[in-house]
Amino acid sequence: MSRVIHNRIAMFRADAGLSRRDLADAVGVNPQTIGFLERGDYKPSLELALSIAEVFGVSVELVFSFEPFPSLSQQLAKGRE
Amino acid sequence: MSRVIHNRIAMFRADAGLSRRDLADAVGVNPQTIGFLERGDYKPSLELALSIAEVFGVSVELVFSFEPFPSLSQQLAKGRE
DNA sequence: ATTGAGTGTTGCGTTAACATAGCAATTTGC
DNA sequence: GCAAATTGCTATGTTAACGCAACACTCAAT
Repeated sequence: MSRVIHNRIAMFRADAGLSRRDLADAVGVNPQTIGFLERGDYKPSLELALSIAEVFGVSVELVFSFEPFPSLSQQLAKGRE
Repeated sequence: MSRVIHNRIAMFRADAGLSRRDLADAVGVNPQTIGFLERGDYKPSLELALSIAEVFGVSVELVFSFEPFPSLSQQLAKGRE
């Protein structure tokens, strides 16, 4: 069991106008931890993933996935906004 | 950051007619690990949570939640089946 | 009566998800 | 110009999520 997990933390964070420190404070972790997650250096615990999704007000699957996320430009071009 | 995470693994597993070994094999972990999760002895990684939800064909939030799940009898009584 | 499947639990070892500190590079505001 | 905020990266330490082995218990089937 070792699968790659893709995430859109940076995208949701930028959209919400939050810095890493802001998000880190909101979920109660170290700011570096957010950086490690965004870069894919390591995978979050379920607890942290649920907390992050909660802050953004979306489901876990919208932020984390085994499948790579399409680029924002691709997705908007499809009219799914 | 340390919140309790409730889960309905046992319920979904029973509904699917799977033993712990079956589920463990399906997601690629040790059978004891499933037992530990069901009892709440420890919380799963996001990777494991996504895999389990994938096996059951439901979203992560339907299996894992910060809020306790209502009993099955309660939920069926509400007519939400 | 006994075999096997499912489960509950304990113990020990490994690994990775965290915390924390530190420093350089870049950007933004004053 | 300088200072503060944000980010990128490295290093070290702790803790908990795992793997794995072992054993007891219950229950269904033969």
